[in-house]
Amino acid sequence: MLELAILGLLQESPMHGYELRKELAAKLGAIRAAISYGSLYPTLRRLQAAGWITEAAEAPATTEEIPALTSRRGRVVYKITAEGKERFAQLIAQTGPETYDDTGFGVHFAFFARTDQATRLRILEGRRRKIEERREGLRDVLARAAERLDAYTLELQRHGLDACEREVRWLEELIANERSGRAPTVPRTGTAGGRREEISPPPPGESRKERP
Amino acid sequence: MLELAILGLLQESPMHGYELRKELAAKLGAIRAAISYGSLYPTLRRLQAAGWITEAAEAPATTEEIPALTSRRGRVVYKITAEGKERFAQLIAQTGPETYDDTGFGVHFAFFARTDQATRLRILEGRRRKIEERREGLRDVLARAAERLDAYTLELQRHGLDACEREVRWLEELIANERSGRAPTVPRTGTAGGRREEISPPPPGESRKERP
DNA sequence: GCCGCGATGTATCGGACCGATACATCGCAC
DNA sequence: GTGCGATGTATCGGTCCGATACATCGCGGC
Repeated sequence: MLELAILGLLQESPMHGYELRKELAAKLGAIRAAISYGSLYPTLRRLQAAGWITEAAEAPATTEEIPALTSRRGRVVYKITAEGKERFAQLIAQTGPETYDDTGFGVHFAFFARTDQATRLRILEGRRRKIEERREGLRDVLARAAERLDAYTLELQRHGLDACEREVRWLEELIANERSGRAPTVPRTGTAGGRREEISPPPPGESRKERP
Repeated sequence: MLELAILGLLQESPMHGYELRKELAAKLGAIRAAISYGSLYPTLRRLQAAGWITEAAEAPATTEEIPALTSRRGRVVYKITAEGKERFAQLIAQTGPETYDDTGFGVHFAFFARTDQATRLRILEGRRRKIEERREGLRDVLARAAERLDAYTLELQRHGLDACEREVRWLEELIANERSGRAPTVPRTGTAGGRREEISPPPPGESRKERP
């Protein structure tokens, strides 16, 4: 998942680790807190070893040639390679079971602008199916095992069931939009969600387009 | 987290691994899918080594004394020890940052029936604070960085923001109930949540009570 | 002038947890 | 009588987290 997220972000522009973490937090803030450095740096090295990304030397040190003396490590900027772009396209299109869990779905969804419509639809429907299954599980427990559970546990299940039903409705809307070619906007009914302005309707150009 | 969940479940009755996994899935179904055996069995051994749980030999093999021959492994039933109960009480009462993330909060909440009211209140308020912070982060991104993000990413943020606002309201209700000594029941307004019957009002007896 | 301090930045280590896999037993349907 | 799904225990490699360490930079206060 981290690999996919990094490749996706670096496709937008070259970045160093710290920046990557911040951008990731902004893009996936709805899904997960923030990526840990303990995962980030090893993954960057792995991606570099595989040839998906390369170091882009920053500020070529004009006249300075002083080698040692606190060694001046400085920041390391990474950029994606052509192979990395292929890898990203492959990762984004191939769907396994992990594509539909909370994190996996979130990451895939965050890069839907670089995903073709057929894949988007497949992922949305897979996610819906998974949430429906979770919902049925919760309903079963609530209907069949309610007397075995205490009031707090029951309240937890009800809240979870609520969230499932809500997400299924959200996914239904997105799927309907997807099929009719509209922009991915779901009407807001409650108090939520700040400004309500127009979103540029045409979904961005179908994925496989080299950036000029 | 797993340690806490196991100790909590075994407090209700002795169980073997497979059963533990199923009960865990039922109790925490709203939070997480199902615990993996790759975590469960090593943790059981760790708890046993620490003396929090012991093996309770099942069916003492009436007359059979045949030792080898497929060795008859059979199921291993675990029960909690007195030290284990102390450990559980300590774990449930001590709150760190991990108490307020999704999984940690879910596990703590699932055992609220064995938690004293002061701790319950502390945990609910800590969770609320954490969700409020996440909510503010999402609002910031939506208000300040909206033009940098594509329509799909924005929709993801809005859905996340919605979920945050909803959870804060849920927590508010629970906190209010907690303060007034009512049962942990939040009124359901929408289509959600099956039957709506009375819940036995008195919260279960304050945690430290030996099962007869 | 200089000192602390928070933001920026790279990096490692131990531990928690997952997913795949293996293997054995039991009941029952065909 | 045989296959097959549920029950049951167990290990292994890999991913990711949280704590920690350390170095640089800019800025405000004294």
